[in-house]
Amino acid sequence: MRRLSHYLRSLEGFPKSGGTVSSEELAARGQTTAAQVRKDLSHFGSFGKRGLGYQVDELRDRLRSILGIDRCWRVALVGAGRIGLALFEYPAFRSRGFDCVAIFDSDPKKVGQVWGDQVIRSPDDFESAIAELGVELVILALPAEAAQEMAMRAVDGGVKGILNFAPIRLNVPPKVPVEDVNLVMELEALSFQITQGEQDA
Amino acid sequence: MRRLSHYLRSLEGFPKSGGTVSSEELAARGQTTAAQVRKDLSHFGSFGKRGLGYQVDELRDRLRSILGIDRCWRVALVGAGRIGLALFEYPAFRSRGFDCVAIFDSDPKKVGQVWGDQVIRSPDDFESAIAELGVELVILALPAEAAQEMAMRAVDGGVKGILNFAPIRLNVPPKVPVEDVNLVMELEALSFQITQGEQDA
DNA sequence: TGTTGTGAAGTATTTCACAGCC
DNA sequence: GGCTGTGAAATACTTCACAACA
Repeated sequence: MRRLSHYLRSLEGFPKSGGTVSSEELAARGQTTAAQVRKDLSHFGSFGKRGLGYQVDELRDRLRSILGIDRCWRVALVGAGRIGLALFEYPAFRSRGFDCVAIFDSDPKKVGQVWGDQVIRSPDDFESAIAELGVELVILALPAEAAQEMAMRAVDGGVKGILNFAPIRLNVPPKVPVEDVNLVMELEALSFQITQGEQDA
Repeated sequence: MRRLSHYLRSLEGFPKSGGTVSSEELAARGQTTAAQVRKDLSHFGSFGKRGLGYQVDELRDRLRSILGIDRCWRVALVGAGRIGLALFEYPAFRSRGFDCVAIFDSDPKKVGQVWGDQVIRSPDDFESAIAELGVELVILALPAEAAQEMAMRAVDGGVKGILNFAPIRLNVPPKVPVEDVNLVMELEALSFQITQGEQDA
């Protein structure tokens, strides 16, 4: 659920740690309604106090646990291009428990280069490498042509989820969730909203 | 509507330009159902032929027009960091009619640097610069702290939509649509799905 | 015949509203 | 008194199923 992330985010910027927060307050920060917040949270157990609200500390812990980020995830980056670099250097990833334990790129000129604490690997032994390293999440930041093959190989290597930046729909077994980030589609969504808005007016 | 982008994407990889395509075929490529495709399309007029399907060329033109990408959009990039660079060099943007006409960065060391056909500008005269250049879309690829201010200034400069990579909810007038790309949230969504899936099993 | 366009039926999601508890 | 948890009502979205028609 996307909104749970938002609630957690609001909590982080919350002044009174140790204090209490109401569904009303969470709704205001999360761009939704108080009833929605309560429904969302009650679905995972009732950890609010009637008349008081939610204990900030407990709620944060609960949300982390629900989202599965009360632990570290071992992540492999596949594709060491511009987008890969931007992601690798994005500080929020590591700080939130997403630990990049390997980088792969098929370009022989890139293999062997050092990024931070990582040496870029060849994808030759991709499946066994990620299995050995205990990689659970794979970030695909490579051209559309290569994405499907690497997705399947990642699944073969035992990966549990895929964050896909390549502009194609990946075909993987349903037990492996895929999140797509398609930059062109985001711009098209904007363009659509602007265009429709102008037509209504 | 996100699905419209998908339909257009399927069409681009379609063998028989000049031919015809059925809702069934579009559904298969778009990860949805034939009925859904027909509902989506019929909402914007009925341009299919019963017994035949949709004319590929016409459908593509219609989708482009509905999405508002049957023209060029003038885009400004705000923030010339890793993410900004990755976006700027992303070939799909320009090829799909999103034309970067200015880059801004508040770092004096970056101002004056040349990226492709662009010189990085100081954001001092941001509002007037984007107004003069006719910028319609702004891509915010900068730290969360600076994002809100630049968003407001973009609105003051007459921008029509914002693509936001900063991990905060922007507060802008409702007439200006915002699309958020939050990389951490995408990973959290994955983590959530994996965690919930394991609990169900 | 084959496939669209679309009311009607079916699901899912959101909001309401209030009993229950602190 | 104040705020949560939650059935019930309302709304939105998806699927069904079939008449209309190239």
